[in-house]
Amino acid sequence: MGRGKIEIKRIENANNRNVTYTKRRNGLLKKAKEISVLCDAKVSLVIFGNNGKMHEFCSSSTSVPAVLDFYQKQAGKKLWDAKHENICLLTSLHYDFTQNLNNEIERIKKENDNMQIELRHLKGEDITSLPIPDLMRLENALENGLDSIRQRKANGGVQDAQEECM
Amino acid sequence: MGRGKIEIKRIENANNRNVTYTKRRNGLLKKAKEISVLCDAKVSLVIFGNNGKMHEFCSSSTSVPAVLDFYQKQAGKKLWDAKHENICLLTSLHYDFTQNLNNEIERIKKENDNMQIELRHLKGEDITSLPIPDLMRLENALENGLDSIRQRKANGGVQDAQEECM
DNA sequence: ATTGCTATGTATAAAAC
DNA sequence: TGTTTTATACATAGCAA
Repeated sequence: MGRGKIEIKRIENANNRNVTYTKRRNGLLKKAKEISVLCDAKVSLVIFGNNGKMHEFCSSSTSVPAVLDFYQKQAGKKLWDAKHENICLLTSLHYDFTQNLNNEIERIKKENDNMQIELRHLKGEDITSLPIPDLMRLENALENGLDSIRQRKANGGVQDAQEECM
Repeated sequence: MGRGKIEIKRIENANNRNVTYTKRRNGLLKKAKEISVLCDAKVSLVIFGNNGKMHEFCSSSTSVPAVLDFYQKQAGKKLWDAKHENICLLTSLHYDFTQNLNNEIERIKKENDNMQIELRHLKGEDITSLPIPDLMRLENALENGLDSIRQRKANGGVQDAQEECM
């Protein structure tokens, strides 16, 4: 879409990600409203962005349950109000457990971002602000890589030929 | 849209309404997935059409209440009618939810692995089994990277010297 | 950070099958 | 009833301010 096609994967740049989020969120909410009106459908849509703010749409004949508002206000401290005390403990345990998973996701995502940056650097992108020592480290790594590749190219052909003879 | 512009109001013809519903529902679900991946947003989307069938999308790591909300609607009754029911539902929800998180972790890890492999290749590691075309692609990337780095080193030094004078 | 622009890619209304 | 096609409207990515 727009000026260029994009791959559907997490947008690395936080600013771009936020701009895209705002635009697409508006688009999604609009479409949700449209289908509910056009087709008389019941739709419930809830979106949380990175900033933690929530946006929602709910077609007129349904109601967003109070539990969602409660969740938003409490930000995960207590998941249920007094009416649902009987299952409070269970859900707290549930929350703690999933929090662990969420932490792992965060950790891996950070690793992920770091690798993306390193990859870009090796490809000569985003290097304008790098200090000289880093540039020299990169140059070195690239030279070594190039040497290895060329060596492999040189006797790789021979090896492949041998394999074909067998 | 399409062959003609339409007004956003209930489509009177039931057949057209259903056709439009199916198309737009698919579009909406797709967009919901896209924003959740692109912008790392948490999205919960539930749609009921006239036929009474339900469709849903829920991003990985979305909020528990949003998921509960979804199940509440699907069951067509309050979650908390009976204690026994609550626990049964929550248990299965817990499973679904953590499964969701685990899936996301898997997805990111896979991305991660791919990047690690590419990084190693660029550094000349693990290249023994690579076919010639891949080697040439790597060689090319490395040469380009090296050019960029060297260019940057050349006028980066000048720039740094200027900065030191200030 | 937000807003507006606009070229381009997508979604989809209507038709045709 | 569903699927495919096509012309058109819409959404939006990349910029610029």
